[in-house]
Amino acid sequence: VEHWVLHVDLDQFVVAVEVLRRPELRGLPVVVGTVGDPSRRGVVSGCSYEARTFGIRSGMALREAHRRCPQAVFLPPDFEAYRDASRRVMAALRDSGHVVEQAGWDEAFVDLRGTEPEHLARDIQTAVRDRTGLVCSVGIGDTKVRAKVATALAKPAGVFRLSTDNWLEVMGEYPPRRLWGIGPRTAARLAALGIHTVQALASADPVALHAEFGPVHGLQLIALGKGEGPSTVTAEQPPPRSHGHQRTFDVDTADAAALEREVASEARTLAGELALMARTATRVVVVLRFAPFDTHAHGVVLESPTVDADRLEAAALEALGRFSLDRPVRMLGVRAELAGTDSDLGAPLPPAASTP
DNA sequence: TCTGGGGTCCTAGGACCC
DNA sequence: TCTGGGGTCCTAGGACCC
Repeated sequence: VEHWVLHVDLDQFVVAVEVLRRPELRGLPVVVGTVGDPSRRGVVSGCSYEARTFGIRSGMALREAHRRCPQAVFLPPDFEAYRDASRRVMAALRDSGHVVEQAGWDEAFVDLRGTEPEHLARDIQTAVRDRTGLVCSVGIGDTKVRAKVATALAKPAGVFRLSTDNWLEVMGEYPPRRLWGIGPRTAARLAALGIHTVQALASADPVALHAEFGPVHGLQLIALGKGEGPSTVTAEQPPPRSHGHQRTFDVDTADAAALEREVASEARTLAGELALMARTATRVVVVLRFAPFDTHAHGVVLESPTVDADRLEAAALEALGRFSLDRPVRMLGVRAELAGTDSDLGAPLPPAASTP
């Protein structure tokens, strides 16, 4: 039996959800940003194809997007609406009867045993559109990497297949940056080694990559160049390992007392959220981003896993105390690392507090 | 006009132990 | 006075992704 992995990815997800409930936005440049207000600090989290023609891209500073297209419609994100749409999309996928692995709000892998994967891809596109009004693209691959990369070639609204047979033929001349897992830093390091294409990466000298990236990562990169990697689709999602919040200030602050208040209240908020999640924290990490942009973190291990607000607050303040607060701060974050759950089969639980 | 917020995973290097 | 290896655990930070 043939084994295929499908990667389903919604087209322009957040903007599509907005347009769905406000049809008058259709055809307009629409930008959904961290905050809806382009005069504040934030980035573009989604933009319509019309906005793209002005050079607006996901991840771009909101102010820059506004400069490029002042007449665009700027919207704040509506996480409830996206979560709801995401649930309906995933339900439609699961009803296909195949194993579905959610890989984000707007994307999932689908396991397919059988021939003619394009037929299932088209069926999935139709089902998702009928049940949610949203359009998706589908990549087909014999590995997850190939399926994921194929989706980019399928957009918008299409289907594309990548397998051992056509991988190098299709991808060989693209820059390695197009591969899933190669970001700007790795791409630059590869370029410094003279590796500018997927083909060059696939046939790179293992010794050279070992020297630059280490034994494990080096060989992984070559495999990535060949499109090789895992092809297992798993329905169960592992429980989250951490949970937290961060906030970028509109104006940098060097007010230590204000930062302390913020950290304390954030730690208490976290305590409430962890209780709702039925999880306990093992460690509290405070992250500060100093102006202009250097980020540092300090963590404090809790004596025993807890959701107690007083203890989380004390740990967070202790972590904050490790910083020297002598420079303006632009972002503050508090994160809890979580104890394992009973469902973590085989994963050792952290040592329990032994109270004699 | 600088660069969000939610995460995950990997690694370098120090501490400590045998 | 100088100095081996191996192993583990922990922290901070880097890199990446959506």
